[in-house]
Amino acid sequence: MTAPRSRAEQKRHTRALIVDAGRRTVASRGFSGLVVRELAREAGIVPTAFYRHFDSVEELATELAGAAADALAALVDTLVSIPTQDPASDWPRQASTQAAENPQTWSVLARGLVDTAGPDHRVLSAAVDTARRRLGITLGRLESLSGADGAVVDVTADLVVVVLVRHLMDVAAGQDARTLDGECAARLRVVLAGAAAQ
Amino acid sequence: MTAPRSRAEQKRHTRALIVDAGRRTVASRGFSGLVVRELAREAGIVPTAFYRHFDSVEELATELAGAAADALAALVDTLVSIPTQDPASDWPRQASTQAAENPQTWSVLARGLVDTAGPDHRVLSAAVDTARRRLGITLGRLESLSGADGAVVDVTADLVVVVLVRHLMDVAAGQDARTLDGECAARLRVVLAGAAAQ
DNA sequence: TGTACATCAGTGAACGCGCGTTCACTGATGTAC
DNA sequence: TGTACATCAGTGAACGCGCGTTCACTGATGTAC
Repeated sequence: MTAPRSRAEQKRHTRALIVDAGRRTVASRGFSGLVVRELAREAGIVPTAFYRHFDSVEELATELAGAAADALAALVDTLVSIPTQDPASDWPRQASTQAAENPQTWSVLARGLVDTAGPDHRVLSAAVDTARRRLGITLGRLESLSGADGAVVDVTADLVVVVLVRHLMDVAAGQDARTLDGECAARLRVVLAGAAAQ
Repeated sequence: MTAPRSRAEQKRHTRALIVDAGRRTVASRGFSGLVVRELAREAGIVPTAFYRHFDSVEELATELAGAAADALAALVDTLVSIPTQDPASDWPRQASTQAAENPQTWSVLARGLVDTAGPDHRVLSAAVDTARRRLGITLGRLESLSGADGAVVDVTADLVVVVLVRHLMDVAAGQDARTLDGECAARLRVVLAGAAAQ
């Protein structure tokens, strides 16, 4: 049944299983919930084999944080590359579509953002800063914000990122994506109308 | 030097030291960072004496979560009892004043909200729901929102709570309160202007 | 193609450590008379 | 006020457990000739 695999393929596969288990763990219990014996069990290996793939638990944590930062950057890539005059209508669905692909990633992001003492907090908050800046540029180019002050655009970008990150987490939590898209859109509409009115 | 204390007074004092240490711990490392030996050391007692005050670590966690929920309710009490037509100007300073009194409490709130698997998550998310509902009523009475749809007011209340909780955490993190009040006010202004414009 | 050797993902026993919690204790504080 | 007893916050030794990590190993896969 199972196709023969090269040693390298097999190793990559096992490693992916560990990373996957780690993502689920961080999503549900935070970075401090990462436990070698449990990760190993979920990946179908013996605990000590974990160390064939990572030097330590912390190295796995760093990889998970990095992946979450990358996922956010990829989402922003998508959002800014789609031309729109109405982000409130277009962005929520884009976000929930990407969130459905790898749900736990966004909980990892949220965990890392709140855990300010964690070693990976900086990576994630830097990722959010970058997202804010990039979305700010896109928002500043909207017709509706053409007359808006730069400071107002910054505040708007900040609110938009907060609303989007929360949307990603809600979708990751497994509720109906359509309903959540609507709620996210309603929040974005208030924020963008406020920006246009200032 | 130290005044003589009754046994009851002394016990209350020690208990308060434990709770205080617990708040600091949860604020910096989350609920899973609560460690009996460390709490005891900070309270100046031997680890086993912890159990003269709490049946278990989890009981302390529950008390901390309850206190955070109460603190949020008390803040909302303050906000809704001060008549204002311009919450964006008045609320941030009220919030930061209360945040300065017991800073770690708000980090406890944030930790408990994100830790969806924790046993105390429900208490805290219920507290936020209540805050949202109560602030929604107050917002609905503003002149600027007199023509607004009920759904829009709900969305606005939601955004206002998010902005306020974040403000509380930022102040708790120790940055300059005046600056943060300004940023919070700017965010609220965008949100409230958006609500009025819908 | 066949053989001899190298590699290395996964194994299993073991380590030292910090955890939450129990228990019998002590001695200062509180109470009854 | 003085004495005899009760209470109970804090003590110190000890428990069983799960943790991250090490180490020498095995045997299938990969490589050189």
